[in-house]
Amino acid sequence: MTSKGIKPKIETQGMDISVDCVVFGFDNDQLKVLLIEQKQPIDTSIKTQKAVPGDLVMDNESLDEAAARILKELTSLKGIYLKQFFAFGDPNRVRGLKDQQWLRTFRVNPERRVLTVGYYSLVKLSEFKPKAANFAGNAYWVDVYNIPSLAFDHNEIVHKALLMLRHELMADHIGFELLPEKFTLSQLQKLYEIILDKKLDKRNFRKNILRTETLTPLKEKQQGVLHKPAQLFKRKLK
Amino acid sequence: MTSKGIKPKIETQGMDISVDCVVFGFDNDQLKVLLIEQKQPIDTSIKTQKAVPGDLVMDNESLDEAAARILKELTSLKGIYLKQFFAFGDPNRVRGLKDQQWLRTFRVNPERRVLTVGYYSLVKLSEFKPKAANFAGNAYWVDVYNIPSLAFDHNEIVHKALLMLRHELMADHIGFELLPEKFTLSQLQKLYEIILDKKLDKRNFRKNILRTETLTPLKEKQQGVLHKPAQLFKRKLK
DNA sequence: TTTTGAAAGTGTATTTTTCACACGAAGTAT
DNA sequence: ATACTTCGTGTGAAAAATACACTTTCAAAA
Repeated sequence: MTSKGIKPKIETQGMDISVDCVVFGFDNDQLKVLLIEQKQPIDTSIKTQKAVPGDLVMDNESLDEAAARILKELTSLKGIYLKQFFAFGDPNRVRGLKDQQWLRTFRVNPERRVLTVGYYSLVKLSEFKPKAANFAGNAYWVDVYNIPSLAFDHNEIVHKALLMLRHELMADHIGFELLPEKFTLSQLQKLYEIILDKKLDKRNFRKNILRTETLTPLKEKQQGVLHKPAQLFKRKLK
Repeated sequence: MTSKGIKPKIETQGMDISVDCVVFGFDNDQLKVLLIEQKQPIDTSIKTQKAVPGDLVMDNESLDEAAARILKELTSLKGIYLKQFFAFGDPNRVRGLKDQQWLRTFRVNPERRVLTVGYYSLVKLSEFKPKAANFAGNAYWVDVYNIPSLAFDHNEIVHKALLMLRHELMADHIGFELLPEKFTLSQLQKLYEIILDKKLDKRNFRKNILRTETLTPLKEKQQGVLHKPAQLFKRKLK
């Protein structure tokens, strides 16, 4: 096996690149992921599939731009927290029978290999305006700990997104991205507990989170609760 | 701007996917990165460029497989530490004039957009067998803190690889991947100091690294040094 | 054989961080 | 007034991080 010979130019057939967004939301009780449902085909005996929202990257678009576009089409929200976390490139990741059926309904080249770059995003459910994107039927939230069987390799993508979110939550304290602008420490703690899937001690949590200096205490208190109202905080800017 | 209408199927022109490998090596003194040099074109007035080794992902190949193949072509080594760290998707990342000149010498579709997935790998310089891969001219090592100007977006890729390597070194203690099979704690400490770019205390370093239980002490000692020979260690298996 | 040079190897005291743990205060509803 | 619910807080113990200096071991040279 010598390598002295001149290598011929190898032609690859070209691939599609897509971006898939694992959109996380928090409803004070569960960490949710936004799924879209395949539009019901004319042949109504075909069982529709579910997936994470995603789309092809357009020819002049960067990956970050594609992710932002997908998110905006779906949620009408701009300026949302978005982070690339992994590229999924198995050559057969869209080769399932039902995956192909679905792709044929909206892709010009459904048989083409597609590499997808995974992003996750954190949205405030309170600001969320549901909207069916034109690449999908309905969109809806499901508990991240009860994800149904998804199309393509999307179960793996969601799982990896959750692992990366956990890391980043610990390292960079980005939890407030999932909460309303003003929130209490108890809300924040519950968010951490659900994302990390473990109980935390209240006093230690407060000490730790305040030491990071990522929060600004407000003069306001919680309103309309039937118990002692808690102090509100917001994220510290810069 | 309504979205009620049916979206036409959008055709993207398809992209090439490449994998670029930032190969790190350690020579007891510097952390090095392996670069390849563009083969000198017939027009010898053209100044050749340097880059990180990389190649297109073949049609039936996963990303991990492509990275392993590139590395094997270049180093003849198998079973090397390899880790995906980021996807670089700027639509104009190969649009420089000299980048295009280079691509035309070995790509069938040099004008095609190419997304690259960055991997970094850790090799033991002691086992390294230099070998010009057929996608490049010579390969050589340069100090990671003195990288020359590279083709494409490869300076950015190397920089990001170094940041990721630092993180992983702290978190997972993978330093021994860069050292010979048997090594001393002083060698390991120096490696950490160079990667992290800061001085460490000898006693504290030893306490910490031994507490991680990633190393096995050997009964052997260093040979052929003109001072007290140090105890040798190897990575703990499992 | 003694001396010299060079890196190896080792312990302790201080500070900081982590962890475990319980109760009175403040508000609402009845 | 009482009951209910969540808020908000401190301390002691254990573990981890940090700062810091001297003796030992070997080979080479004198």
